[in-house]
Amino acid sequence: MEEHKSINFIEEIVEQDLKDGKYKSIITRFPPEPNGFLHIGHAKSICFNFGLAIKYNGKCNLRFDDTNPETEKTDYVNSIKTDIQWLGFNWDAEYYASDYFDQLYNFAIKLIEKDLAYVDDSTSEEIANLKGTPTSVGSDSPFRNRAIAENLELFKDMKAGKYPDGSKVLRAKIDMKHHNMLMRDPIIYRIKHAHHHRTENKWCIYPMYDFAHGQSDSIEQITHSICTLEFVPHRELYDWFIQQLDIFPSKQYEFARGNMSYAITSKRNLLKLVNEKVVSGWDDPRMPTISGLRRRGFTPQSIRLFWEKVGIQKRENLIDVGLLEFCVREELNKISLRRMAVLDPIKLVITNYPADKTENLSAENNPEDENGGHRSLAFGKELWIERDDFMENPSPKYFRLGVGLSVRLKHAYIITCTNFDKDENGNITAVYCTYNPDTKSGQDQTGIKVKGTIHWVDVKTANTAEVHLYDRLFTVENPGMEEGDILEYINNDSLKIIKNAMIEPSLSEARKEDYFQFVRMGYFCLDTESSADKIKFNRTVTLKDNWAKKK
RNA sequence: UGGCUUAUGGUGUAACUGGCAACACGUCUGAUUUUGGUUCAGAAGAGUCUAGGUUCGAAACCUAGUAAGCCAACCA
Repeated sequence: MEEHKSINFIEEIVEQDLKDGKYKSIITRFPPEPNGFLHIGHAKSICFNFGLAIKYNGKCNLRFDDTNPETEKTDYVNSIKTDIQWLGFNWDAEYYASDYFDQLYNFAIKLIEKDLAYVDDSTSEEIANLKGTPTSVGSDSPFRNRAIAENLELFKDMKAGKYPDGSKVLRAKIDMKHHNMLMRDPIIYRIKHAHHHRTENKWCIYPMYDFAHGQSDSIEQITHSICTLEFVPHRELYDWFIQQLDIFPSKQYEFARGNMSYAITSKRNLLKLVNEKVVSGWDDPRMPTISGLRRRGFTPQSIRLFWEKVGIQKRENLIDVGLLEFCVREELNKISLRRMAVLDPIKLVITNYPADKTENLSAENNPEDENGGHRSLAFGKELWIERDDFMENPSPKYFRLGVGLSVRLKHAYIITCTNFDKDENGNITAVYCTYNPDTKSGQDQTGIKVKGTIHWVDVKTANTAEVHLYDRLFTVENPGMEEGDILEYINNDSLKIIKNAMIEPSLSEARKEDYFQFVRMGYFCLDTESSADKIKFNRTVTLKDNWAKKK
């Protein structure tokens, strides 16, 4: 029996449309409003829209939905383009809803001429009051039956700038008693004497979303206009405009947005985190923004894999952030350069090693990559090791150092702990050991087996670096659903700064585009603010740690 | 006194459109390992929101409920 590939409901529609010859090829689009930064949720839409075009050999446009001049900026346009490209996608055409303002205006005229739109002088409160509620019908505006000629005249005067903001609107004439509130004579044009990031001061009237989005789709001959579930009620209006205007019949399909645990994606709350200085900015590595994830060290591939695994569906969801972490570990395990860094150092002294001796050891860059090559590591009498790798009173399951216990120093020798120093506060200040010269890595013939291997950095050649350890930003799984202020659920330990981590010398030459695994500690990358005299690393994610779970 | 959408292990999705629930993450064993990582072998965990019905057979179809989300911005 032939293997049945599982496709989602939208792909089913696409395949059917293609099979029926409804379209020769498909065109999708990603339609961000340039009023903020893209986040992990947008990535789902990006992956899906661009992915569909790739899979079915169609096209995908980038279209900025810039119909509200008061909130939109060219800066956002640029950040959005950067993020999409970083994710690995290329758009076929770059468009702006504002490119269509003239056509949209003419569409509005056409509607007025068909007596399907009218100018309303009511205030926004009056309009809201007459609109009714979801459970009760609305009623007609006193301006609803203006003559076509008068509407035409007034609308032209609106465009000419004869009226102040908010004094008049153009509304579609549909049905004030419609069960769908969006069909109750929706506003399609409003007056805003505002500077637009692209059309500058050409216009003082701007179309609303519902009068711009579908028509823009139609102008671009978008075959499958894919959006999130909250637009389901808009579909009826979307179709109505296209039908009344008799233009290319783009079709809207909706899927559920993806929510991730311990994260928020509402623009309002994201902005709040930035404004309240809970985070350092939109690209703070704890932010679920694309720029934040990038700075944190997530790879584009891992984000694409994540959304591929999640799939497309129509039900509410809360995806475990652990899945994203799994995806990034999976890729980083294959591509990252292994390096050694000691985050919480204590000194280890090898008592039987000559004080003036230095050896250069060979260390593989990546055991998962045969062609990964090797680097040279200096080794000497005094080393930095992790404080956690020594215990004064080790438990039987502890496979690291304690008096009488042996471990291998990664890429070097097997050592046995002999004693240690402690200060008056009970803190360990130094650990002493002896090494076995016959156990050198790669040429060990002794057959001695040890339970643990620990990482280290040579004291004489080590450099220091600042390392940022990140944890989830929120203390609750679904912060967006909690009552009250989002700030009440901030995890105060989401950032731990280590000022003086000891790093092996080769890490001083790290480049911004490198991905590292600090052996046994996790995946790291250089921070965007890192400089030659102040090296800064970000921890992307820890390694899986069975020992931590057992403890 | 409404409309629309949805409901499958802890989480996210499948089930070739009616043939007895599969995959991934997570969890738990064990093996391997110079990373308590990786890899490998295996296990537990849902009987598909509820109640009826159609059918030889229902997660799927029908009916009635229940629950959740969305809809009353001159936002998108």
